[in-house]
Amino acid sequence: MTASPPSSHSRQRDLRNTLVRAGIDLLEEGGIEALTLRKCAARAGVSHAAPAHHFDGLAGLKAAIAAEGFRIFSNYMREARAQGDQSPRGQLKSICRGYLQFGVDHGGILRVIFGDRGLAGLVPGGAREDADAYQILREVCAPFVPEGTAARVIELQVWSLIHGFTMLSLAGEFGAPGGPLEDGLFDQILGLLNALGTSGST
Amino acid sequence: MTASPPSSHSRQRDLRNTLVRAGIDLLEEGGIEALTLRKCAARAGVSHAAPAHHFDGLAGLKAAIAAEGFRIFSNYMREARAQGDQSPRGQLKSICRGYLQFGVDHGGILRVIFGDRGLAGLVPGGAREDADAYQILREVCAPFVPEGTAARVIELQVWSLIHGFTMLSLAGEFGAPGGPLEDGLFDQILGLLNALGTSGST
DNA sequence: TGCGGAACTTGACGGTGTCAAGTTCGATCT
DNA sequence: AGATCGAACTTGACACCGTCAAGTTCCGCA
Repeated sequence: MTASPPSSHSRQRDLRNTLVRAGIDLLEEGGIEALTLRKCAARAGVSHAAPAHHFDGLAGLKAAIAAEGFRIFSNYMREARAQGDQSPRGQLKSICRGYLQFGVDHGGILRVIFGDRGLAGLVPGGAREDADAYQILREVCAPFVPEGTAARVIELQVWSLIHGFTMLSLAGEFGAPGGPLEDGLFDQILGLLNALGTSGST
Repeated sequence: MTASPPSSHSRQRDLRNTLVRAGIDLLEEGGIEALTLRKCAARAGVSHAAPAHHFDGLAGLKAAIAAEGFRIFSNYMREARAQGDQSPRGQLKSICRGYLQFGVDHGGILRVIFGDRGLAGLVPGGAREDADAYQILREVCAPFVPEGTAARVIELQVWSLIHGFTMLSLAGEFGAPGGPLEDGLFDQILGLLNALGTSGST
């Protein structure tokens, strides 16, 4: 896709990216149990052991997919935020809808991101790709943080609510995917956020 | 639990229960990827193919573990509810703490319950073991349902919030397990529920 | 020109789920 | 009582998986 001619390390980076893309495709076609090092290698047209030179085993591939997935995730929230009502409350609900929409569109990636290893295993020692997504949440929550309250609490209230609803949606609690967004159920759930910042801790 | 002597099918039921218990032990010792049909069989002292006569493959074993896990889950919420403050708001927060505590104590089971197949795959065609847990949530939420509002909305607001926080906790977002319950962070998050039922939908 | 090293291949190993064919043994029927 | 029938369980095989060790190829650099 790039116009640059293959330089010394181009094939290395090409294969790494190809493997990550193949992994995401596998993930979205057949769920998380269809994500396999050997199948990624086969799709990339290389031998079954080639991925070992780019990732630290299957866990490493998942970490790479999580990092790439977080970029997509951030874009979902950023674009949702830009499109809707620009009031503080409008932006808040927009990123919530973006969160759920990402889960509906890319449930497999979301499961990898919040998988067994947790966020701690993401890009070990490197730049935390989740920082960008969390920064959006932080910005949008800022207007709702009362004086004397930790911003972290408000952010976690919002995050927990939308993460929980999204995960329950993925688990099939609400019929067909996309349903909660279309039938207004999700907007009703978000009504809980109307009182954001006005609640005590007991 | 029944007083009946071992009848013709006693060994069958024994092995099935033994396998489920072995699976739960594996799960809690080594996480979800340590849960294996062959290891369950080895722990039960039977051949590697024996579990196939009691479960429909690995997915069937997970469904059985999820069903058993839901009973433990319900007990957590029921006992938490019985122990604390008996006011409506006290009961509400108690079952929330029970929910999180179950996640802290039995994260592996929770991952199986809300795993790939979702709740839909639980006890296919049989009694839904999750109905009991949801019934507790429903009862405790009832006092907070305003007139003209669907009870389902209130229940899902509470469920989403505590499920999300629990899952984020399992993903390692908040340091050591048990931390959120001890340091009061969870109680601050639950402050969002103080406004339950008073919020519009827009 | 030769060398060093990274990228990749080949082949093997143990572990996994699953299937097909046996074996065993208790319950039931005549 | 003796034959029979079926469920429970074993044995063995297969394909697939992640991973490791050794070999090969090939590019960049001294």
